[in-house]
Amino acid sequence: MPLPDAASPLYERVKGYILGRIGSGEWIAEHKLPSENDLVQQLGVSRMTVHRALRELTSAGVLVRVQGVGTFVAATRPQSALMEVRDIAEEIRARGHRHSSAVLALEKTRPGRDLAREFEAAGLRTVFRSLIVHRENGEPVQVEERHVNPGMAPAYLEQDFERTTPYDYLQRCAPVTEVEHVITAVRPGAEIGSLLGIAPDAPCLLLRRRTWSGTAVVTVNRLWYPGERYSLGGRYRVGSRGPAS
Amino acid sequence: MPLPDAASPLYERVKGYILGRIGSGEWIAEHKLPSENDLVQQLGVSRMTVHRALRELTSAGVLVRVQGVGTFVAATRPQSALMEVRDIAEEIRARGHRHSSAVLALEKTRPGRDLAREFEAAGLRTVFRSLIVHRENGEPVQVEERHVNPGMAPAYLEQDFERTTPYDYLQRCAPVTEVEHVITAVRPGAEIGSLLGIAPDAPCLLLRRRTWSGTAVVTVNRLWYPGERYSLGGRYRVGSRGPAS
DNA sequence: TAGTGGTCTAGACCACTAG
DNA sequence: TAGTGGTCTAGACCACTAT
Repeated sequence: MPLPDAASPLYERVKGYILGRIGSGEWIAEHKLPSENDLVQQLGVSRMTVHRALRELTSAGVLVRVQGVGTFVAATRPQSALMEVRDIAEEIRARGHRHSSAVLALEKTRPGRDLAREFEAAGLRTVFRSLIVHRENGEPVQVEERHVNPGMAPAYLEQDFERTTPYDYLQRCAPVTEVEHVITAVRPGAEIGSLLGIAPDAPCLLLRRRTWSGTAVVTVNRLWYPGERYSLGGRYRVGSRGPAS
Repeated sequence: MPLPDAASPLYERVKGYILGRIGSGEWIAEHKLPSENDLVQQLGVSRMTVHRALRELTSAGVLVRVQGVGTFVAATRPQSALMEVRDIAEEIRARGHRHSSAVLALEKTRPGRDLAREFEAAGLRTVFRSLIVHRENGEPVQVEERHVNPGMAPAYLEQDFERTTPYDYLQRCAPVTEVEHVITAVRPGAEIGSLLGIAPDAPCLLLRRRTWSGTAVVTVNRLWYPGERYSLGGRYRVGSRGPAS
């Protein structure tokens, strides 16, 4: 049976099957996939289901489809430095500076409906929450509020996050395979402002980040940066999308 | 006949129908759409087709769906793709909204030393400069100050940037091969603030972007976004592959 | 319980591409 | 002409939400 039994929708399992072949190196860039009808036979699902899986992987840039010809594994694109998830402690040390942090909260809590939706898990009962201030040479540069899926990181609350970092621990339990970032400019308000040592109405970068490991959301985070002391950036090559002839 | 006859697929026409209602203001944020079955009746198409249209608009952020409750127009906070250089006019139209712009300056000027350094061309004598405000449904969402290397885009000053966009013209003369982004949060100050219709001390995203075509710097830009009305973001697969979804 | 969206199937017709 | 992907339908069952 090629498709593992799981509670996820069939088309997601078909996607997983294909991503697995690609991830294992069995299907490399330019490889021609079996036709929809072949996959229908091999996987024992309907053509609409196969088609949906292939369509979604195509719009995600994983596959390239050409009518009348076939479906192919897309050529890879370069990855941007800006969107990388890096350990802030490492980043600071890489600048030759001293990193320190203070753990202000580390607890179990109940997610509201919005948070449960962000975790893509409506029935989620509890989440872990941490609130940490990171300092560079003693100066606050980031307030990090994390919500963590307890199923993915059961020992989260037992960690000492003044010695290690959430990034470090989570990367061991549930390596990140996908990231979503949304950046806005906000006023930090009194609470976050005082943690960052800036005025409550000073401009402030708010980075919302969700990370996935496989198909499960591992963390939902909010990171505040003092706007005038910090910036996010990167330089990268623009890749050509689509079929590499 | 609610769906105009067209050569595009039915589900695209259903999407167009819905985007039209939203664009015209008939359905505003939070508005509850007719149920799938109602739309099946009204539009005379099958439920799978309606469902596909609604699903794609949901993944595009236009709609929000809650199982057992209904489908709603999303409270859109316009969002730009962070790592891709996209035409803002196209981005806005893709959300089913109306794009308009005002050209406040379009001129030849002498670069200062810093600007010449950013162009990586110390001897640069003149640069083109444009200052444009972009609006989404009449509301300012971006102030775009561009400096353009005249050697790469000689007819820049003759373009009508209320009909086309700098992106569009430049992409034809000098396709972007490399990009650098730096994002900070700032106070816009009186001038930019008034162009964006926000207070001079309201939080504001400043995106500095340089683009290359081959080894030459084509543009050095500063883009201001009203922090509370706009965000930058994206979702990416980690590793060797490009953006997800 | 009734109504919503989420998924899945079997079968159909079409447009496109290659040999 | 045979094979591919693109679309569309009618009907079904399910999970979830509100009342």
